[in-house]
Amino acid sequence: MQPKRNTWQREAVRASLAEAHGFVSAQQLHQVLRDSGSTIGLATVYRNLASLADTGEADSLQSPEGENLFRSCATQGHHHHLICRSCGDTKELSATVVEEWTQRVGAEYGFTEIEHVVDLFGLCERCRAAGRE
Amino acid sequence: MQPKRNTWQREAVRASLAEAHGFVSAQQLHQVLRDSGSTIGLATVYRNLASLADTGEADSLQSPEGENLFRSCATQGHHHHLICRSCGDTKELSATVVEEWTQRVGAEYGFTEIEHVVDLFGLCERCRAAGRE
DNA sequence: TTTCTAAATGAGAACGAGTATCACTATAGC
DNA sequence: GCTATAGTGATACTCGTTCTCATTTAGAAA
Ligand SMILES: [Mn+2]
Ligand SMILES: [Mn+2]
Ligand SMILES: [Zn+2]
Ligand SMILES: [Zn+2]
Repeated sequence: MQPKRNTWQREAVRASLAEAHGFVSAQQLHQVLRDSGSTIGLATVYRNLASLADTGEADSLQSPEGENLFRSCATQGHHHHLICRSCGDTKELSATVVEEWTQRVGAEYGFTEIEHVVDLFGLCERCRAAGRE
Repeated sequence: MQPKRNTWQREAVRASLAEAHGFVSAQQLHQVLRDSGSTIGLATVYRNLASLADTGEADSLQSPEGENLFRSCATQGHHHHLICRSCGDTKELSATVVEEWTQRVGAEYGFTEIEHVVDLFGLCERCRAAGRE
């Protein structure tokens, strides 16, 4: 694939994603950018988030409601998440036991090219203390 | 909740779901029913699938594409799935190690009410042999 | 620096899964 | 059988996401 051009829009998405605390949707990010005076288009936010996810610069996952969420992750490579469903605060997890279990189950049933998405949603200590849900 | 009325539509959804091999979407099921001569409405299929999932008669999950899929499962209670992304063939899994890992991670980070959705998508032996993907 | 061209952009149309509406139907209790 | 009301279905609608296409612009070449 030919290298991506450096547009201020792409850089704005990158920066805004890095500033976000947890996972954010394309629409949320677009709103944040527009509120801060940017004229960036929604389609461009979608395109750049997808592109950043492709290259591994961003992680993406589906919320339980089916929305695509993105995050600029500290950890490189394959990992999982524990996400507060109230405030969005996110912990990055490695899960050797889950990786092994996946391999074992696949082998047992003769399945190959197994894709596993394991993200945990819960309520963080702070949100529980504050009575949020 | 008051008991559900027994309509032929509800029974048709139940039966069609039981006949389906793997996980199916509401739209797929509606098409199958219409193709076999039924006049059932799409909204009714959605309603009954949601209702069957509520009572635990059916399992539901999100496909990687974000579509809601349903299946009439043999196993009662909480379990997981290994699904062929080509033919939809599904194995039901119990995953003690994953349950324990979830609990452990939650406790470690002080998260509560942790919800975990662990379904594996892969390519079954038969589909691999047939060169499908 | 100027020129050139394909990649990128953005406004808005289109798409698709799912939900809401509401007049009508039919189940189940009497 | 009568009746109250849960259920149905055609259709309008919502909303996240993708497509279209005219316009802009990054970046390489001259
Ligand atoms: Mn993993
Ligand atoms: Mn489990
Ligand atoms: Zn929280
Ligand atoms: Zn298969």
